Amino acid sequence: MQELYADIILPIAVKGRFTYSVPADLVDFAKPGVKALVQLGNRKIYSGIICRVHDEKPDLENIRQLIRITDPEPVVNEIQLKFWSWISNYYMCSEGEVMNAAMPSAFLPEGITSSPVAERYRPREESFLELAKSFSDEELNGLLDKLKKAPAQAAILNSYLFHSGYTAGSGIVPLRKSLLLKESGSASAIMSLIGKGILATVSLRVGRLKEYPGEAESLRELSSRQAEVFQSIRSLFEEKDIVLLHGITSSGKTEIYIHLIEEQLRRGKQVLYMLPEIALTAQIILRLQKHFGTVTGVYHSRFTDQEKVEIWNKVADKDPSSGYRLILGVRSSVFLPFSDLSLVIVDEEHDGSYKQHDPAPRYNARDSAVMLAALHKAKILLGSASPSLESYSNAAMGKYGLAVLRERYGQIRLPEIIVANTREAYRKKLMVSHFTPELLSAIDTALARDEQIILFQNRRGFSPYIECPECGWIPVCTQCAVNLTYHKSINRMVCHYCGYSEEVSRKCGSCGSPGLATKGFGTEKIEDEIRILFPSARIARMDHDTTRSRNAFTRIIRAFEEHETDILIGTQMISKGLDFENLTVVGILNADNLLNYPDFRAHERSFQLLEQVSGRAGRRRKQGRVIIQTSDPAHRIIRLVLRHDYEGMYKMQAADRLSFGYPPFYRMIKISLRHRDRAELNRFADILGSDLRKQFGKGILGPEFPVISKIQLWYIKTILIKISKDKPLARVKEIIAGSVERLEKQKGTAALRIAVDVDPY
DNA sequence: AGCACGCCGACT
DNA sequence: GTCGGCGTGCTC
Repeated sequence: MQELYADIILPIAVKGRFTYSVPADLVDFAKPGVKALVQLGNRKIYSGIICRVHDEKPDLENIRQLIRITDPEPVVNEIQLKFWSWISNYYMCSEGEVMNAAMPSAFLPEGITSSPVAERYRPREESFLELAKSFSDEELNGLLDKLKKAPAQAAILNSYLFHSGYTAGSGIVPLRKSLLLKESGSASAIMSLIGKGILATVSLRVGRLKEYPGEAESLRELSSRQAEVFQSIRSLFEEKDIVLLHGITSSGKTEIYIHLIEEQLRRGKQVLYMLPEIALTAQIILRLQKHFGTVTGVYHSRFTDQEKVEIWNKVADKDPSSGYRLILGVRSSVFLPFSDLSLVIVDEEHDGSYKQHDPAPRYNARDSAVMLAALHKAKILLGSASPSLESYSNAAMGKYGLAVLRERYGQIRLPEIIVANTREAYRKKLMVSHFTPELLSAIDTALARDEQIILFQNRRGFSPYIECPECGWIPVCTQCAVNLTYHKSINRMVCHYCGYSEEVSRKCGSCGSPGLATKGFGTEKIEDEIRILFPSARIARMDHDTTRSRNAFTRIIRAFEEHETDILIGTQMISKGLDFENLTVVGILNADNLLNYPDFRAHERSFQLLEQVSGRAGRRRKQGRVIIQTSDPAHRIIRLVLRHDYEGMYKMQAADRLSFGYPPFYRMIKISLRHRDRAELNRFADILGSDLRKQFGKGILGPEFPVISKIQLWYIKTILIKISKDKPLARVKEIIAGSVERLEKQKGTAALRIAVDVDPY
């Protein structure tokens, strides 16, 4: 008989697959997607996933045999395997790295000889109580009679009978022990009942996932404009697999999504609805769960690993009464084991958090979802109020269908945008700390009307740095090339890149003079000042520091929704998709640091952010107000935001990108090199730079130090490769991989870390 | 990733 | 003399 071989993906960062021979007794079980134990090297035993079974003998001396197949059923389906392989090719990483990102770690194949690794998945078990045997009504009355002297026991028995519906003829039903305990108290009474042979304990498997208890709410009717767009999306889908929905904020995109989802679920298909971050999910989850009930699953990084495994299983479960048909998830949800996907929706498609920066796979979940949809022969809808230039240009070129929703839903009016000139206000001495008169009066008015306010400042902490007024000395991180941010609440200076913190310096570290000054401002300082300026207002802050715990997000958002807070101060995370009934004023404290950010996407991002933040203001009949504080009111981006002129922004940016050779017209690949030794880093970076220059000529930028040139004692240099879109991408990547490999072969490169980032964001 | 092998300095 | 430091290369 022909010898069979299995290619295995191992959970390690090594390129390529390893091929093992399949022993005769495992031939029936070796199929793609199953977990198998193999030996790699002299002592290490790994569990990996079989991705291909074939009869091509590899050209190697010794080929080991598979040791064992641990799960006879595939844990990963064939579409997933194809998807992993695509990601690893496109984003230039190993399939093992993709596997690591794709599977919850409690589920991941593990090296069994390695020391304690992530906890394995275990179903949760809970104690239940049930009647020890069937009792007739008379027997039960007798029992209750006897228990007259033991009221605690009687109470428990009664509450069991009540909740189980036993007397109504339901038969013996197990009930949670915790429920009976909570209701009638005593654990010892329960023990007595068990001792008397009346109750018995059973241990049952329970799910960790919350189910939405309510019943499905019926669909809301679409407005005529929404219905038009809904129809236009459907007809675009007849010709194109990808459609971009450009719908301004509050135009009711979600309602259209709901109708599209509904249609697919009715056909018995699966739908993936992606959103950028969890801050967003709380409100949308609730809304979608109201429509779709228990078939709806949620996936994001704040679930425990054990919960993630249960979600994974429910996505794989094809039974519509127990499995998930609709998944609301963040970036990593593209990796769930869909089997019957017919529609993917990527909401806020322009959002940068779809891109994973570190570690590999450095994938963009929006672009990967396009591939995922193609593999499933599914349709994909990208939605945004201000689409990425990438997607919009694809639509402009006819690659994607384009649907546009220009009106806000109902009677909601676009907010009034006020640009407050900070430079002038400083000159005229009208600034009150960091607030212009325009912003202060808007806050005042809103508070007087019992309306709510959001203040946006893109920096956390109290002040971004501290400076000696005498000599200009600034405390910096010991491990990174970064100023330390002063955090007043913990009274320490913190590095935002590595987390290092130290006590606040009392005097200058260079000239010794006392009285260091705090410079610039972050959310903490704004909170402080607002408390002084508006002492009776109820204030909350939402940023990285206040949302560490699992439920902090939800708590802060709920408090604001229920109007337990008047003013919410926050970073980026408050800009995303949250809807608040009573919010009428949005203040952007400093648009300058958005506009002047050193990145070719800074202007696009500023526009998106300003549009998005503005979209939060004004619901229903109240017109909202947005106050943008800037020292440069004539800035072209500010002028475009004033007119909500997305097309204008697109044209202007597209022209810039085209002439400077940036995406979406050119492709970008970023290589970053890290080394503990600055000189060595320079040396190797130059070698790689000139090697690449030989192949790509002018398309190479750098090597140069990025804005943050050292993180955690590692010096960083980056090389940017800009490639014309008509060059064959596969060939380009081969050349890059070749250059990197050649460099890695050189002496001394073991201490050099190289990361390739395709389509950096 | 992890492990063996090999080449250099500092110890019973 | 050997022990062990890390840098290098290989694993089906």
